[in-house]
Amino acid sequence: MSLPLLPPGSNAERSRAYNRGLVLGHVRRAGASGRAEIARASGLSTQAVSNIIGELVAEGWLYEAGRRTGGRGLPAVTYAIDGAAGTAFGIELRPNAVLCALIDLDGRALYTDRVAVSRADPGHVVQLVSQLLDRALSNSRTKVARVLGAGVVMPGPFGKTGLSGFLTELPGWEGLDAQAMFAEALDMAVTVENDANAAAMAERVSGVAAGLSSYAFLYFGTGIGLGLVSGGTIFRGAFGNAGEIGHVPAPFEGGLRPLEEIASRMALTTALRRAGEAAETVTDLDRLFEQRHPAMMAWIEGARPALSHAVHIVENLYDPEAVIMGGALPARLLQHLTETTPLPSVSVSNRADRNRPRLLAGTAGRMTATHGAAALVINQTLTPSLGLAT
Amino acid sequence: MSLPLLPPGSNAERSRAYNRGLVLGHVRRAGASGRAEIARASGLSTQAVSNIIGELVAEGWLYEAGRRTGGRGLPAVTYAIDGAAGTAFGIELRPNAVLCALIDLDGRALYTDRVAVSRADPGHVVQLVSQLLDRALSNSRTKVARVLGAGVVMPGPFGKTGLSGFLTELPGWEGLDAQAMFAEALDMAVTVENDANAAAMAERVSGVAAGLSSYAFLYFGTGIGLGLVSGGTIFRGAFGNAGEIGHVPAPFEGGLRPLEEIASRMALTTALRRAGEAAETVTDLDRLFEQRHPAMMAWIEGARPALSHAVHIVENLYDPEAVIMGGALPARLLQHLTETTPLPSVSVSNRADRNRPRLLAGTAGRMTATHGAAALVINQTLTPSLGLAT
DNA sequence: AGGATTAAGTCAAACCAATTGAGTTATCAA
DNA sequence: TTGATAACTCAATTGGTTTGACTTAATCCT
Repeated sequence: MSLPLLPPGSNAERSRAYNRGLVLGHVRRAGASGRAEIARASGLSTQAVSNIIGELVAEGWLYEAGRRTGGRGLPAVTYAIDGAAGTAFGIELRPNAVLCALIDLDGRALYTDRVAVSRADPGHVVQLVSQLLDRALSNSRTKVARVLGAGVVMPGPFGKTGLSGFLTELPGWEGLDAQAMFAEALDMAVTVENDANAAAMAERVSGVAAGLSSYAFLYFGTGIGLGLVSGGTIFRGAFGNAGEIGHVPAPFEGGLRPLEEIASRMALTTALRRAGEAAETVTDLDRLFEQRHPAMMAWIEGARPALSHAVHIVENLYDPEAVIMGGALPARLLQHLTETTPLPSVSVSNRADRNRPRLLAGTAGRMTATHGAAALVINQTLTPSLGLAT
Repeated sequence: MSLPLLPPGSNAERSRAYNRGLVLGHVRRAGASGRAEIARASGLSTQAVSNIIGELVAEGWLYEAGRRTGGRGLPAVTYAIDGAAGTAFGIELRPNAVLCALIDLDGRALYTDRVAVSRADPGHVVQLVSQLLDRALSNSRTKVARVLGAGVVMPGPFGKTGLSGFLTELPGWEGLDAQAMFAEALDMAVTVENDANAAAMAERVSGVAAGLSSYAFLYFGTGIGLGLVSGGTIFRGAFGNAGEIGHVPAPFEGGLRPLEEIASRMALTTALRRAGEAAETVTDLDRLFEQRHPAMMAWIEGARPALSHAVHIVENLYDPEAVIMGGALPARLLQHLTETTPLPSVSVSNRADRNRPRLLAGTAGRMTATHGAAALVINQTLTPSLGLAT
């Protein structure tokens, strides 16, 4: 009898873990805070908050950040997160390379690396990753605080999904328990996620989504993916493949075509190649965009309605605080796309009382997904969760 | 300083409430269960489960359901939910009528009622609803167990959404706190939800979604809406309007049109009217469908690609266990639509290892949304939640 | 038939963490 | 200087889970 597993039962220890996350989460969002303030916001008693803060300070997560002046009574002693108190290791597996990054609680990269591989053979990769971790730990310039865990990014979709044979997959990994393999090799907690979700999380830990808890991230990888964060955690759907927007039909030249054949880096590269331009790297793309290369501008023109359509769907189906575009495109191009993509007027997101843009550019860079892999782990320790069933 | 509220802190009492929900949730899904079995599934100790079961039996929620035979050691004493142990009151507000229902934990209707109103004036409606509750309580044939709360269904979208002026809204309620007004008038906990979400929940409490915890529900009301259940609870998005699929463009006669102008009851009625058929009620529609009326069949033909498109989007964006169609259409027509809507092959839901249909017809009926309103409350008491931040 | 094994369940003590209420300290305001 | 206000601490209490020893009842094996 394999019933879906219930969420884990709660006891005193799990309560404490949850409440610790609550305290950390508040300090992360609100900045340096006093005990009483956190108690009010969380519904906990001052005493409980006090005990937890004592523990967090003793363990190095929080440090005393001065007294709050100006008020009426006793000035509050405030505490802030020590960004250097912990780190997370991020790994991104691509068909031809393995990337990794070590980031701290503030999302700052302490170390990054990249190794080209001829084939993404599982056994080989796992061993390589283990070496990369050792290198990262010994070669970081600053002293590395405790490593909270590792995140691994692989191109989705996962499992048996009916999308087999599509270009977004990594050959040789079908049916393997990547999570267990990496956990074993690295000897730490490991989270496996697809690139779009990881990239989305990177923006939350340190990026344009810093203050957001529910948003969608349109990720330009090879194809196009959608990362979803709801209530501060990733929305995965029943089988872990929510956000597979690449195959959704979008308008193109009077007809409908899968979004990833229109608005993806692959589509862009193809269009440029047809025009006689081999653009292999982001730098190439950046140059062509700066030159306002006709083929580039034509691609943008063609992709615009499709992106608008995608934004429309995402807004009305998820009702997010914002939609973010990011990934493996030049920053200026992303910025341009967010500024010129028409925002559908018939959308639940077109609110009268908005005070935030509907469409944002990710702070990205080529390594968003790699950073995101690590960010997954950071976010877990800074966001309370008792684990709901899926 | 209005920071987004943190989820409530956890303490012993909240833990108990959560664990009670866990136990009830297990018994709901798995049927009569013994202490040890629940303990294994929930991660709680047998003793904890034992204490909780003792409490639940004392309060009437569970009853002893015999011993489990056949096993090795001491046969387990099993417990099952007493469906009559609690009830919930559901209210549906329509522009021209107020519907209500009293249902028990198993989703059985103990009482239903319908009152035509000339205008949905808030003050008047609130008073009326209060009277309807009194009537329901005194007129039900069976004795009515404790009322756990009330659910109210109003056509969404809520708040200031940029969709003002659209037909899905209820005039006169803008800017009012319906939740507080009904809670005050009925003197009980009140949940307000849109029709699609409520209908979705009706299918989970007693319907085709009984065993599911993540699914999407395409709801045919006047327009068309999408109700979303994820992990056993409703997915609302950042502002409560997730699932507004009616305005999403869908293919129609070679072009793109908003889905609700193609595949909605309103669209169907309009098409029939053009063909000289005034179909006001579900019975009318049922008759025309049975006759295979040409206008009806033509509408179905036209709606099919749009519905397929909608299913495609929903599957790939939410990756649900199933998509359900239901609402204010004749059961036979719904059944026909689910059987003949082409299922997109390029979808994460087209899994090789599926053992459940991708598309299902709701067990529906005209009063799905009303029942759903009450089902919201039932589901809350039977599904554990510590309240995640939004 | 009878002992060994297995599993469900109870009881009482220990334990963990949050709450409660009384008291302390530091700032502002009159 | 004094009173009001607010943050915080201390110690006792409370609520709920876990732990470990024990009991009970079924099947399995000889």
